[in-house]
Amino acid sequence: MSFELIGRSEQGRTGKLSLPHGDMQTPFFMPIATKGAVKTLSSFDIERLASPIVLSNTYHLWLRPGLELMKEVGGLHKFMDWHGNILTDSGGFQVFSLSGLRKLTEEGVQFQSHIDGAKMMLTPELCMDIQRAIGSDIVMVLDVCTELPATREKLVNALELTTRWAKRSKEQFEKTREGSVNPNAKLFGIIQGGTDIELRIRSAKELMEIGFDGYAIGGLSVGEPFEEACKVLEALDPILPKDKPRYFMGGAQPHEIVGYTARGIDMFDCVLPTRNARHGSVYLSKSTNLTQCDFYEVANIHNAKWKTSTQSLVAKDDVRTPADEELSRYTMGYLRHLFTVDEMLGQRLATMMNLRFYLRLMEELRK
RNA sequence: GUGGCCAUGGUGUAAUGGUUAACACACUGGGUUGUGGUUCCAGUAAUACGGGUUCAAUUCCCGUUGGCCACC
Repeated sequence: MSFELIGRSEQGRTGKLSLPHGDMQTPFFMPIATKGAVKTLSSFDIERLASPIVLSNTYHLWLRPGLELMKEVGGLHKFMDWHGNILTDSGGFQVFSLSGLRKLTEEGVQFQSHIDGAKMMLTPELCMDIQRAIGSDIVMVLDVCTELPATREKLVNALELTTRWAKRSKEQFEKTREGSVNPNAKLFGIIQGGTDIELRIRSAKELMEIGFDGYAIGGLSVGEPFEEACKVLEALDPILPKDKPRYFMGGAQPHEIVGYTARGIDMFDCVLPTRNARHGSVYLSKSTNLTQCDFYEVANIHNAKWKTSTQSLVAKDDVRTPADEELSRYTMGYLRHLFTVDEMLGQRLATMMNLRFYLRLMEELRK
């Protein structure tokens, strides 16, 4: 059994997910390392933040450094010297976010590379091959993410194609197990259906019939209201198998994570902590009482009010990890200065700060 | 000392004898949800001073002050 459900409370589910590069306590958050690095940080930094997993991206790694190089270096763990787990997003989201450059067919997705414009075809099978070469611990099927709002017809087409691709993905995943760098990797299916409850349930059931190690909810966090996403999760909660992890893709803000966890989600990823950090928005904890909607604030470090602040990036009496220790040595005033004069250290410290905030939030939710 | 050139937001530059004087940077505030991006959006802020010509001057003229250059 790779996933063990330990408890379920109003706060959510707690459990343990066993993966090839270490056991994961759930619920957890995955820092995003799209192109093989969490922007501004080293693998060593992630270790010091005590994150046991990062998320990388099949589509981006396929374009650069490419499938052949990935095989030659023996996978992404070795390449980036990362000893923890890796989940790779399939590229399904890029189908959606790079919609100007794509063409969907039964066979797969025809992309035009955003780098050199070359036409490339990503199929469910190739997607598995690439993720096998990367050596991912959690492999995601290639799915079709729909823009919201969408017509029912569009949602149905995306859902049905996602199911057919999921089936092909699983077959290819099993076929490529032997001889791969990470034969014990897990494969997750991705539920689509937009905000249509009936379609969501149908999608979940079709995927469960194929059988996956975990189930992801895709196609949310694309602009729909928080309440709509909650309704989808509430409908899926009783349907999904209790003994498989559930992954909410692409979200969310801290208070939303609390809400989604309460609705049975075990895994999250989001660009917000890392992207916001690079743009000067940092998360500050205000309370450990997560039932309060304002248990945190997002500070804009550019604001003049931080100019003379001597507040530590992490409170000295709240140091738990080596990253905390580093962060506790600097002040908000210094961080603002680094952003004002455009010193790269500012982005790095802010990134560590925000990831630390998200990781601590998850720790609270596991209590 | 003589002659020449110049003076526009915090900084560097536009423009014009006729409504709300433009742009960039800086400054101030906001955005970012399975990451093409040190990014996107918005806001505050100026015609050196005094006089003259004119219906109307930031623009033309004179003076003052300040700066730059050349010559003695």
